[in-house]
Amino acid sequence: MDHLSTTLSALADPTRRAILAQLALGERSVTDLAQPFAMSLPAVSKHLKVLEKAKLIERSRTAQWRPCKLAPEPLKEVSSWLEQYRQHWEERLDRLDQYLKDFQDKKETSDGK
Amino acid sequence: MDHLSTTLSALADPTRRAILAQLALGERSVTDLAQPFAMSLPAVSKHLKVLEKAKLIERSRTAQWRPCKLAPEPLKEVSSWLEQYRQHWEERLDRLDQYLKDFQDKKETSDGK
DNA sequence: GTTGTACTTAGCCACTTAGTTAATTAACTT
DNA sequence: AAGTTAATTAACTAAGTGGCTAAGTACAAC
Repeated sequence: MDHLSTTLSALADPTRRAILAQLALGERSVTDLAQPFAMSLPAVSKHLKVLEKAKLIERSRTAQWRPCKLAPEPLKEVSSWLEQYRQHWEERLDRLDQYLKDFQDKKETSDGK
Repeated sequence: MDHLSTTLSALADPTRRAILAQLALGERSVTDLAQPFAMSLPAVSKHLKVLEKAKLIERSRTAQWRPCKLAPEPLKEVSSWLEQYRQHWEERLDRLDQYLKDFQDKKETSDGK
C-alpha cells in the first residue's frame, strides 16, 4: 500500500484520531491513552500499531513504559495532497456565478436582446 | 460512522483518489473514469458508490450516461480538521532549535563558561 | 526470587472491503 | 421490435479490520 493510503486509512478511525488529539498535547503512555476509551488495552495497542506503521507516532522506551509522541510529517503530506483541490472548494461559488453569467450572456445574444 | 471517518476512508484508496483527480478536470462518465484502470466496470461502479456516500461526488443523468462531478465540500472539512495540527509540522524544527538552544544555555550556565 | 505494573502477542470471531463474473435495467439507434 | 451502449445489481470469494479474552514478556520493587 502506498504511503498516502496508509496515512489516510490510519486517520479514518475516530479512536485513532482521538489518540492523535491527546498526543497533540504531549507524550503519553499507552495506559494514559487508553483511559478515555471503553475498549480493552489490546485494542488500543492495535490502534497504536496502525498509527506507528503510518509513522504518525513515534515510540520510545522508559522502564516498563512505552511513551508515544505525535509525528506530524504524514499529516503534512495529506495537507499537500489536499492543496490541489483547494481551489475547488474555495472558488466553487465564484465559478458557478461565472457560469451563470456566461450562460445568460449567450442566451441574450442568441435571442437578440 | 461519523462524517470525517467516512470521508477519510473513501480517500484512503488510490483508485478513488485517481478518480477524484480525473474529476478535478471536469465531469466524466463512468466508462471514461474506468478507462485508466485495470479493473472491471462494476469495481469502478462500487468505488463511485463509496465516493457518492461520502458526498465527494455528485451524479446526474443524461440519457444512458450517469456523469460524475467533484463535490469538494468534504475535502474542505478534512482540511479544517488538519489545521489543528499545522503548527506541529510547521514549528517542529523551530521547536527543536529552541530546545537545543535552551539546553546549550543551561549547560553553559552550569559549567560557568 | 516473587509479586506487581505496563504492555504486547496469539488466537478467535463478526463484519467489511475490494475484487470477480453473470445477469439485469435503462435509454438510444436502426 | 431487435440490437447496442452505459451502467448497476446480484452472488460469490479472499483478504483485511476491529473487537474480545487469555497468555506471555519486560522491567521494577520489595
